[in-house]
Amino acid sequence: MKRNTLASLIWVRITRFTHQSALLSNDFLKSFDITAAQFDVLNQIGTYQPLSQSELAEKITISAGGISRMLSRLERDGYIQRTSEWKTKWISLTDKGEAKLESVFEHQLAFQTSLMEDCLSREEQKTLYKLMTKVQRHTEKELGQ
Amino acid sequence: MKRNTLASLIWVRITRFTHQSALLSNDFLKSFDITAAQFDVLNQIGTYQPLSQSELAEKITISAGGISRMLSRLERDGYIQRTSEWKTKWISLTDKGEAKLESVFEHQLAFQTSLMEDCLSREEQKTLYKLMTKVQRHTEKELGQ
DNA sequence: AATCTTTATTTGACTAGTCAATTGATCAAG
DNA sequence: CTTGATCAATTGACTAGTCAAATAAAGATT
Repeated sequence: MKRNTLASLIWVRITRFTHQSALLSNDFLKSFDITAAQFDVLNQIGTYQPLSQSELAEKITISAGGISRMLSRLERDGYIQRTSEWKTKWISLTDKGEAKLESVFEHQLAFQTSLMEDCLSREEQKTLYKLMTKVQRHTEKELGQ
Repeated sequence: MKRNTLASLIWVRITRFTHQSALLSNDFLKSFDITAAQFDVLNQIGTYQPLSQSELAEKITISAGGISRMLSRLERDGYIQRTSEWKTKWISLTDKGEAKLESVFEHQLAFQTSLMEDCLSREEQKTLYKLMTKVQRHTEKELGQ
């Protein structure tokens, strides 16, 4: 039996990279007392607030249940608030959340950037971006039908 | 403040792809009554058995605790066995595990392959593989030091 | 033989997520 | 009004993983 294809090898590389870079990222963010997943959510809220829970879930491709739990933790830690104004429940950052995002943002950006720049040229990065965009869009489309 | 870099955009694409393709994959594997993570582990064991728990953990870049829990579930479901021969604990597939791997393998391979081939040419796949290998190797190296 | 060190594995307390069933609230008729 | 339909959010029961502390099992040292 054929043990693998080019596609499956790509798959493994991408999966391992995601997992390993998450470990690295979490380790790095530890000093800011926040996790990579939490940062991702705070960042989205910061960019699009105010927004509803389902809009947020959609943006980060997470289930309704998943976002509910994540927001409970962030609310418990005082980073976000859920205000039930009129008929919709809006999510927004608290001052504490805003400050946290502000203080972490540039470091996280620099961290991600250096990890790529350490091993890929500008041209290679452009190519990788183009290819990953293609495949991610395709997967997203598949998922939606 | 600069909101992002090319590297951070790549990051988002890769992360979203991994998450979305895992959803797709799990959905597909549902009919085989197995998850993508379990398949990954069974596949590694099938390829390298017999091997110790820590060797396996190393191969899939998972923590010792993580592999312990995963193997407990796989053992509970009858897919693997842990035999304490002489002084080392060896992991291997049971007949049921072997059969499961055998029956799922080609489908999963075809699934992964088609998702890539649907949107990338052969040349693009080669390029993507080369670039992802570079960045994954780099991340792995970072992680190890 | 008895203790000490090392290395492998497990376990407790979490985060992060899934799916499916339930609960809640708003609106559109009957 | 009340009775459903609809859509949002929560919750229960899981999987999958982390880190750190606790155990286990050998092997080496005194």
